[in-house]
Amino acid sequence: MPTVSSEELAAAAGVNSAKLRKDFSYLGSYGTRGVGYDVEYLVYQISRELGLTQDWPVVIVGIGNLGAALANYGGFASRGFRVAALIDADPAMAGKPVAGIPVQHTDDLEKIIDENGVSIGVIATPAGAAQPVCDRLVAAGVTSILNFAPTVLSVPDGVDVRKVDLSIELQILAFHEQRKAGEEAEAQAGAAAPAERGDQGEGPDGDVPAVMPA
Amino acid sequence: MPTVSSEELAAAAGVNSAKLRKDFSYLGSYGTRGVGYDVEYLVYQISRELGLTQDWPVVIVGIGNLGAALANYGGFASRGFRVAALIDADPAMAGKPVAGIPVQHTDDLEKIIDENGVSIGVIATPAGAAQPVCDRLVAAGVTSILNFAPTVLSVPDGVDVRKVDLSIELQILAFHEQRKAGEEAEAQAGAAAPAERGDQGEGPDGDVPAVMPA
DNA sequence: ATGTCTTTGTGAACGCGTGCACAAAGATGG
DNA sequence: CCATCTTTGTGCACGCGTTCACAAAGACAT
Repeated sequence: MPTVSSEELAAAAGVNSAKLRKDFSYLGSYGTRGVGYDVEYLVYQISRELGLTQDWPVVIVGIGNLGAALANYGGFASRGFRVAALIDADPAMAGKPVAGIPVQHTDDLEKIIDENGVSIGVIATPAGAAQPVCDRLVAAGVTSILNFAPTVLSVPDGVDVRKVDLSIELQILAFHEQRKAGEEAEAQAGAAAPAERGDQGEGPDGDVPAVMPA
Repeated sequence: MPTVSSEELAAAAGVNSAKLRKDFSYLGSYGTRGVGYDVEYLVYQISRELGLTQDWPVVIVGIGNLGAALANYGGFASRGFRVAALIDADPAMAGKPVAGIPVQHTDDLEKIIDENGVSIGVIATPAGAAQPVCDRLVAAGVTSILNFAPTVLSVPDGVDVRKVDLSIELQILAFHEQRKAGEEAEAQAGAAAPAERGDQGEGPDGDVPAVMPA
């Protein structure tokens, strides 16, 4: 029986082994003292808790470049997601297959949601179309929405929305990039740095504002 | 002079006003007591600190559906990012314009990076091509990489990598979706829930494991 | 000028999550 | 069957970030 210790896993993941054990203990006591965790069983338990063992039918609305990229994305199937349907407002797209799945017209949205028992919807439409599409999804029974459109969606209570802004990650990189450049300049110029900001010493991330994601 | 108080902003953002003031104080003392913050000046200061006032030339490598979607994404320009070049390994793509920018061949990668002073690269290639592309970007002087390919990239110290996994957000939604369903079932069935897990009471997010992003 | 009123900026307290450290549990060997 | 060794599971303490609460600062009216 192949096993792993919390120590090995912690080293591999770069975290503290005690924290890892505490997190695992949430799943129950699946480890064996003096031995470690049964790999296969552990993987199964984590998968189950995360919902990876379930089948999640999803619909993607808005089959532009991004919608097509999502439809083709291989990572979905392995994580329990099944693209139940692709939906687009353009009649010219209807019937055309993308990633092996025929695109259907927005008119049939409600029917598609209902027939496939879809509870998760992905919006990859232009900004203007997002809210109306969202409303129709919710009305049809969708309770979780992944929004790629650059708009804040308003939904009734009980519906989860997650907004993905592709430029936020770039912004985080640029922020760190700027700090790299800034530190070099300060190291060189010394007195050139304005005192106004009140730097309170260094540390790897000491002066990163709290509003900035790590 | 249009102003906002920390209280108004906090209410709009759904956070504590004291925290907001403390975060702002990182930028210096730009507020006026009894009045609030000068909107225009505040926006400028935040933009500057976040690096939004700088011009960040970026290259996108791998012009498939996702690369094209990124190239067309409107949110970049408004945040200080300028797509300096699109690069693809397919010779048939070379010269073809995507989002008004002609695609260039991978052979010229180093020259493009150098001539445009690019320090941020976006990888939207298939998994297999990601690491080699990454190596070449780094060798050419790129110090920040945004990786959309489903691979963990290894880079030398001093280079930042951020990995975007489009299915992670879906997984988070599915996790919450599962919990919704689970709670309903428990509420109905009562004793049907296994005691093994040791639920320690309720609370909106009380039993969400720490490993799960909020 | 002086007083009142609003809102900032921040010291101090609180609470929560992380990490330490150890007892309990089980394997393994003699 | 007992001793020893390894690794888990967790109580406890520490540290950090959030929040409270208030003094200081400035606007504005009289």
